[in-house]
Amino acid sequence: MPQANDSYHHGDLRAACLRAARELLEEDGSAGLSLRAVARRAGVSATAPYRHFADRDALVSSVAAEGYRELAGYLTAAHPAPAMPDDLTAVAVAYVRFALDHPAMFRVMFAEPCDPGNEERVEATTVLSEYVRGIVRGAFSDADVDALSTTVWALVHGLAFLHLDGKLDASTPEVVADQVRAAVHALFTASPVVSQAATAPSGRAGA
Amino acid sequence: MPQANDSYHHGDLRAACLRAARELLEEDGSAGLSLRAVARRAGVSATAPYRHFADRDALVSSVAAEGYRELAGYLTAAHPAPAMPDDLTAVAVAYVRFALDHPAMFRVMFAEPCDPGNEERVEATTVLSEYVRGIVRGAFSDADVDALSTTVWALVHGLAFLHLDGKLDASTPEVVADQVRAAVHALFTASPVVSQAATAPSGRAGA
DNA sequence: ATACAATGTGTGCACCGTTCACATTAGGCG
DNA sequence: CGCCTAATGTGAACGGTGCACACATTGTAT
Repeated sequence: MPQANDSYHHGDLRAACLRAARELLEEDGSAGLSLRAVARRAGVSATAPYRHFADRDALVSSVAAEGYRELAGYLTAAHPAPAMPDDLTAVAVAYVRFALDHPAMFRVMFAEPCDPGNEERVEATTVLSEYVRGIVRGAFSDADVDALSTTVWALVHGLAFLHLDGKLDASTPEVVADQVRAAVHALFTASPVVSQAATAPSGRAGA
Repeated sequence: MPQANDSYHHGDLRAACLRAARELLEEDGSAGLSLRAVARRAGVSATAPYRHFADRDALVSSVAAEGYRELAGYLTAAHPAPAMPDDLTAVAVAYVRFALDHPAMFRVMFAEPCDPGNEERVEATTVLSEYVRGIVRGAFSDADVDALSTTVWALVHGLAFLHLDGKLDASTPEVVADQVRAAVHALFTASPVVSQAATAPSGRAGA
C-alpha cells in the first residue's frame, strides 16, 4: 500500500510529484515548474521522479491532464446536465472562470500542441471535446453540431485567453461573466436553429 | 552607421539577435530560443546580447512585438481598408492563417501576459487592438463597438489556438478559411446592426 | 590626442534536465 | 523463515542555460 512515510521508499512519489508540481505552478507560474524543484518539495533526490515520469514533458503532461479533469469538474459543477442554450452559457462562464482561477495551469494545458504521445493527456482532452459536443447536440438538436460546438468552444477559449493576457476588463467576476454571457448569447442568436434561414456562403478572403 | 562586419563591434547586433531568434524559433520552436543560441548564431559571445536586451524576457518580448507587427501586416494585406462585414471576415481568415503559418511565433506572442514593463510589446498589442476596434467601428457604426470587437477577436483568437492545438481540421487552408468564415459570419448575423438575411454556415470540424 | 561612453569578451556561479552506476527495500517463492 | 529479483531512491557527473562581473576594444566628442 502506498503511503508517504520517511523511509527509503517514499510510498507514493508519483502523486507527491504531481501535488508539488501543482503547488509550484500556482506559486511561481510555469517558470518555477522544474523537475528538481518538484523533487525538492517532495523531499526526494533530484533524479527520483524519473522512476515515475519519463522526462519533464511527461510530468507536465500529467499535470495538464489533471487540469483538464479539473476543468471538466468546473463545467459540470456549473450545470450538471445542460440542455438549454442558457445552460450552455453558464458552462461557458465556468470555463472562463477556471482560466482566471488557475491561469498558470490553463496556460500549461494549452501551451504546447497536445502531443499524441501522452495518452493520458490526449484522453483528457478528448473527453472534454466530446463533452462540449454533447452539450451542443442536446441544446441544438438539428444544428450542425460540429461547426457550432467548434465555434462556441473557440469563442469561449478566446475570451479566456484574452482575459489571461489582461486585454479585457476582468475587474470583477461579474463583469467577466456578463461579458461571456453576452458573447455566447450573441452567437446563439445567430444559430441557424434559432433563426431558420439558409443562404449561400460568402465570398472569398484574399491572400 | 550600423553594419554587420567582422570587426570587434558587430555593427547591428540588436537586429542580428532578433533575426537569429526568429530563425531559431521557426527551426526548433520556442524551446530552442535561448540567449546563448542566439549569440552563437549571431557569431558573438554569449553575453554580448545583454548590451541590447536586459534579459531573455526582453529579447522574447521584442520578438513578440515583431510578431504583432507582422500579424498586422497579414491583416492589412487581407484587406487594406475594411469597411463591410465581409471585409472583416477576410481579415479574420488572415488572422488564423498567420497563426498557422507561424505557430511558434504566435505562441510566443501570447505565451505570457503582456507585461506592462516592455513598452514595445505593449504598444504593438495596443495598435493591434485599436485596429480591430477601428474595423468594427467602421463596419458596424452604431453597434456596441467594444463588446462586438472583443467578441470577434475572441472568436478568431480561439479558432487560431484550437487549430494550433490540432483540435480542428486544418488539412487544407481552404477548409480552415471556410471554418473561420462560417464562424465569424454566424456571429455577425446576430449583430442587431446587420440588416442582411441570416446565412447558414456550412463549415465542418474534424476530430 | 585624449577621455569617455558604447559595445563585445571571458570567467564564474547557480540552476536545470538527464544519464549512469549504485544502494535500499518490498514482495514473491522456496 | 531466508533468499532473490524487481522496483524504487541516491549520488555523482555531463552539457546546457541565464546572468553578473571584471576586463578588453572601439567609436566619438572634445
